[in-house]
Amino acid sequence: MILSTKGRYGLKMMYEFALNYGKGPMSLKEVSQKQQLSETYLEQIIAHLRKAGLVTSIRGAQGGYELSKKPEDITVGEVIKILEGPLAPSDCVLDDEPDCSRADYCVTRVIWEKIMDSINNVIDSITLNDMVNDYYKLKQKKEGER
Amino acid sequence: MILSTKGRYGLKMMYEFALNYGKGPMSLKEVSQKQQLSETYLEQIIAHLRKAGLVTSIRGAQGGYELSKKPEDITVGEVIKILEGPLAPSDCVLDDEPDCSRADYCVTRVIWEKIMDSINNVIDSITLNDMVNDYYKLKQKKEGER
DNA sequence: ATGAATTCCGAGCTAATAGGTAGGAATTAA
DNA sequence: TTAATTCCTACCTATTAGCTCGGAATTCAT
Repeated sequence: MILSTKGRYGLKMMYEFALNYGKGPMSLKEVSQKQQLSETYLEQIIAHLRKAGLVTSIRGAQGGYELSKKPEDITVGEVIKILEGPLAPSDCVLDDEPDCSRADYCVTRVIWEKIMDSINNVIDSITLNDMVNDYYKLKQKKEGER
Repeated sequence: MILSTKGRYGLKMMYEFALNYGKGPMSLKEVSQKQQLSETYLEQIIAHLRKAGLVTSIRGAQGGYELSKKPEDITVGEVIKILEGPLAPSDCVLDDEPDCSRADYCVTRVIWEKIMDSINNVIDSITLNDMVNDYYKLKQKKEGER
């Protein structure tokens, strides 16, 4: 029960774009250097985010990517769900699932639903802008310690 | 980001033992029939729960398993963590992880921690007895509808 | 116009994991 | 003694994770 690198790297990448928001496009080369991640792998990942409309690409030299909305209008949940699919602990709690109606009235299902709700509650309430603010707070604190 | 069958089947099995609590040992054959799961696979799963001390085995004919504690003293979290390991969305938030101290002060880590806490909060607060009670409630409701 | 920097696309590759099965030894109630 | 059960170890197969690679298309800077 771990998030795959797709979701984790994808979020780190989106965070970089959020830090860079309003300063023009940022290339994957830059992101890969800052976050120490494989550039070609990031290519795969961002394709999904682009198709979902979260980032806009600028092709050619000096090109790159930028957020297509303001950082405060993009939640961590959006990003993760695009890359990982819905974060359900069991398939049976997904909308498209027909029915798992078993003789025991499936009491475990109730639990999967609670877990899913609590996860969604967390990730849907955090925006990319919150992450940026966290970063500045952390930075300030570290500098204060010196 | 889905729980494996080990955790899901394991919990269903423990739920059956909880339903049967105080009525002597229950065999895996019975569990596999009630829950429609492979008996040999359940064998694999219960070995972990036995070694962790959650169930006691009675060998030989008419043998089986029973909970070694009262259903209200076993949480869903205990069961799942034994079978799945800690439910962290990323390795970097585990205790035994050395450090992932990166130059950006890792703001994603904060998020993984929040997710983990919210999941633990749910599963550690539900006991096997709660599941049994849920079942009886559901059953009563269904019967009332007839 | 040319070259360098980029995105875009599809295929392929390897190691690990999930989700089991199979065979047989040990134990015990009837 | 036999049937039912737990226990143990090994094995198997399909899928997925986590990438890499090659090259086409696009665009900026010179």
